[in-house]
Parts: sequence; C-alpha cells; structure tokens
Amino acid sequence: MAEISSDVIRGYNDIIILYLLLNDPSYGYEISKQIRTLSEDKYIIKETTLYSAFTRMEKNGFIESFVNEDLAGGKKRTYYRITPAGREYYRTKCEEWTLTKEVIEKFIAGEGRAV
Amino acid sequence: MAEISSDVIRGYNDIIILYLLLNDPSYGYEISKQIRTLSEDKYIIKETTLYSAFTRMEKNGFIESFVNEDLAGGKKRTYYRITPAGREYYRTKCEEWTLTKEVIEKFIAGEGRAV
DNA sequence: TGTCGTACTACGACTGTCGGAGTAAATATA
DNA sequence: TATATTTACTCCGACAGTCGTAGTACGACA
Repeated sequence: MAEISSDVIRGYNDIIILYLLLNDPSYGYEISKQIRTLSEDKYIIKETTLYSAFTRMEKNGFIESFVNEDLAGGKKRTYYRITPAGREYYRTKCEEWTLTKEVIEKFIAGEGRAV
Repeated sequence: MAEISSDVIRGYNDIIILYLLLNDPSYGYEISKQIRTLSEDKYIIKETTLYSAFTRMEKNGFIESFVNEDLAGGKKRTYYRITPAGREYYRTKCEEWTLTKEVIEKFIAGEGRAV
C-alpha cells in the first residue's frame, strides 16, 4: 500500500482540515482518523503536524477553539470551529488547487509519452 | 492573472525540472523561462529555488552537470543532464502525483456542494 | 557609455513538518 | 481489581526547501 509523503501533500493540510470542519466542529483525534479513513489509509497525518496546523490557523483567524465542558461522552477535548474567514480561505485554496493541478499536469508524463 | 504560491507547488519542483530535462540537457535560465511559458505565466519559479534544486538533485544523483566550453552561442553556462536514476525518480514521483491528486480531491468542494 | 537581458552565486531567515518523548484520563481486557 | 490499550493531546529541538536581498559578470544594443 503506497503512502503519500509529506512533501507532496504539504500545502494541502490546511484545506484537508478545513474541509472536515465545514459542516460541524471537530477535534484533533477525530480529524486525524477521518483523514485516514477518507483517504483509504493513503494519507496519515502526523499528530504534531495536525496540532500545529490548528494553532497556526487559529492565529490566522480561520478557526476558533472551544472546550467541551460537560464531559458526558469521554475526555475533555479541544474542538475547532471554522470561521467565515476560514471558509473564504478554503474556497480560495480550492481554486488555487484547480489551477495548480492544471499546471503540474503539464509536466507529468502522460500516456504514450516516453520517459 | 492568478499565480500559484510556492507552498502548493512545493514538492513538485523536482518533477517539473526533470520533465524539462527528459529529452535534452538544459540550464537554469532556459528552464526558468520554459516553466513560465509552459504554465502560461501561472508559475514563475524563483531563481534561488531553481538553482538550489539543481544542487540538491545533483547530490542525489538525479542529474549531472557539465559546462559548455565552446561558448559559440553566448555566455558560459552550466548544463544539466538527467541520469537513469533521475528518470526513475521522475517516474515514481509521477505515480505519487496520481495518488496524491486522488486523495486531495476528496477534500475539495465539488460542484453543487455547499461551502 | 549606459542600460537591458543573460546566467548565475551567496547568505541568512522563515515556515511547516518531523521524530521523539512525555502526560493523563477513559475504556477494554484479563 | 489490575493491567493494557485507546484516546487526546503537548512540548522540544531539528531539518529541508523556499525566499528575499544582494551582488557578480558578460554580451548585445542604442
């Protein structure tokens, strides 16, 4: 099972995380598992990478954190919620992805092209 | 004209450069212009990024350098030639790109999906 | 003579990711 | 009940690739 290295996915962690916050707030451990599941085990984000992304994006105003106080369903957790600025950032990054994809594919060996 | 930022193309500079060496040796200035032209001005690689990529890839055995001695057609230049190892590396990276693309697109808002 | 294009090189700074270690509560297993 | 595993982080220092800035130097053109 081939896995994706950090140097090629780098630059997309932000949109991956924000995508998983679009509908509902979530927290580190859950997001980590969702990335793994959704990517069918092809991308497993490192804990340190994920949590430092949270810190950075909160500083940038893309997400907001809050702590679950009731503790009904388990341990204390830090949840993150996407902000309007975060939604806007996500949209912009998606557009940039489309552009980037087109550019990169010009430099990828297609079918029938000798390499 | 939207331009691609370095943090999203990072990780692909190697294959972009190697692609342009697949058929013939080339040198920094020319490769830089070709990237710009082929990408339709969407990606303009920084000189320092390009030349440090050359150094790194030569160290890794993916390219070899030689200097044009005759100087018939202008200034002295350092040319680079792709090695078999470089070709192999390029192929592997292309496959990784396909995988990465599929994964990232799972986290991109598609048509009709609210963001 | 001066400016523009060509073709680099050097250096220090910065950012995001990583490996490793550690903490601690909740849950599952024996 | 005791222990192991899972959950849910936090901190630290290191590293790689990119960047900004600056500088060099040659050739062509006006």
